[in-house]
Amino acid sequence: MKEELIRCDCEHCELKELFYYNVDSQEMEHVCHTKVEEYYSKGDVIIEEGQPIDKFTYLKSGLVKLNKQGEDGRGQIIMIAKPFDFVSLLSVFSDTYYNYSVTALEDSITCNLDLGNLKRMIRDNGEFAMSIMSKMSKVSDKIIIENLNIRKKQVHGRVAYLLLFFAEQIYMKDDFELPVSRREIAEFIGKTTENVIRTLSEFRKDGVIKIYGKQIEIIDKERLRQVAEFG
Amino acid sequence: MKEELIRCDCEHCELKELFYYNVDSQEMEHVCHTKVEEYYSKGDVIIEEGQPIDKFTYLKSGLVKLNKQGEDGRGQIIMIAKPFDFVSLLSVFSDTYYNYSVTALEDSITCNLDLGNLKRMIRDNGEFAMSIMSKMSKVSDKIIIENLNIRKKQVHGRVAYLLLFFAEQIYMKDDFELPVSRREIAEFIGKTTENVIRTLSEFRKDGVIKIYGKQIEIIDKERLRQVAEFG
DNA sequence: GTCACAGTATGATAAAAATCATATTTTTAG
DNA sequence: CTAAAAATATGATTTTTATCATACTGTGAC
Repeated sequence: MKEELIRCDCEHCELKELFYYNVDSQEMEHVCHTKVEEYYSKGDVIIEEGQPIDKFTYLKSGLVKLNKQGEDGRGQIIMIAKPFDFVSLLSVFSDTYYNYSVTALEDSITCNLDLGNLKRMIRDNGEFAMSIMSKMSKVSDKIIIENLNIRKKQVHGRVAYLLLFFAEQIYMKDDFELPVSRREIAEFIGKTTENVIRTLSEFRKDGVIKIYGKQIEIIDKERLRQVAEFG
Repeated sequence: MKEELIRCDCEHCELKELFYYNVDSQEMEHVCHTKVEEYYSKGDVIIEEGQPIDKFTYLKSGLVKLNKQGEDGRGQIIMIAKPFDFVSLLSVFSDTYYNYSVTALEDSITCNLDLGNLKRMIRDNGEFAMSIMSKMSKVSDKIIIENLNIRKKQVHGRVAYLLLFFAEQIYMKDDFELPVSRREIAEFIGKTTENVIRTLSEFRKDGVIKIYGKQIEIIDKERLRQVAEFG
């Protein structure tokens, strides 16, 4: 376990690549020796809204949601992030406190770098800065554009969109277990829980999907795509 | 005119400050000599969606909207930006083409830097990179958070919010001329034009505001604030 | 086991918003 | 200046969504 912690041997670490092309080996070595991996179970809070930002967090494996809790108990989900998406990018370089939380939707492992050190590296290395910046820009752009797209649709379209998202972007198959509750779907698409449940039931009645609790099977993908596009 | 172009004498240029603290005077001189100011009239398209990104644009004066045109003729407004907000931050460092347009809502002046040169400066100067990055992060964060906030409200709340935005953030007075059409308000808050018009009429009937065409006078600000908060 | 509780589900109803229609005013193009 | 187009305005109607009520199921705490 300890051994694993002091090396950078994760196979598909985008972060490692980003470092590799821009940072000298001594620096790299240092990062790999000081990085801390953390293990979370489904449901665990990884980052809590309002807490001070003191590290740079990268999702190594699992699935997380970025969410914001309203005073009235109603939460909002900003995005669902899979590995190879940086998760702590939004406020990291501009704020002192997180203005949203990160919660594990599945068992997850994060890789944490010391933020002070990372900032120093950015200051010392413009090439590296440029790479990080580009990545940051992509992530926030994606959130903004996705948000605009979803805003145009109504419930049916939004739910269909999310089902396709899980099938095509997360699990890469048409048969999967929903990592979120109906309520969380509602919080993500900005509609009520009842309407999400109703919509799923309608999809089932229309033969577009099959439902066994959290297990979803997409039957008529073309149809679902149409609803996601125009509904 | 030409003289003005080759100096950096704009009084409140946030960009200049950002450079000043991070970049040597020779570099600064170069930027000031190569920057190009452009003048736009209300309604002019400053940046067009789909066009290649080849410069870094900063809003010197005026007011602009960031918008995306849908195929169905229905547009969406992402944000309304005032001077001292960078306008071309979103895709600049990650994309080759703009994925949204920028349009002048009032007569505006932009200050344009050569993007290649700016990127070189970032690569050469980590401290400067860090500053730009922080600014970027703030802007996209603001868009995302604002979007989440607005999503919770219904038409009344959203329109009230926007009226207060103009009064408190843009014109700093309770009596102002709307720089946008009812339709544009609708495109910003994600509701239909008719509903925006109806809502404004209701505010008028309730004595919350006075309307003379595009001229708006806020009568009962407290009430408006309440609607913006809870409506 | 069983009790409480959260999640899922469905119906009924109310509220909100979109759509359609139509009229008037304002702006724009030529 | 004038015709056409766009913006504003309002009413009627339909559709969509939220809210309220109620029931059932599965899960975890004890």
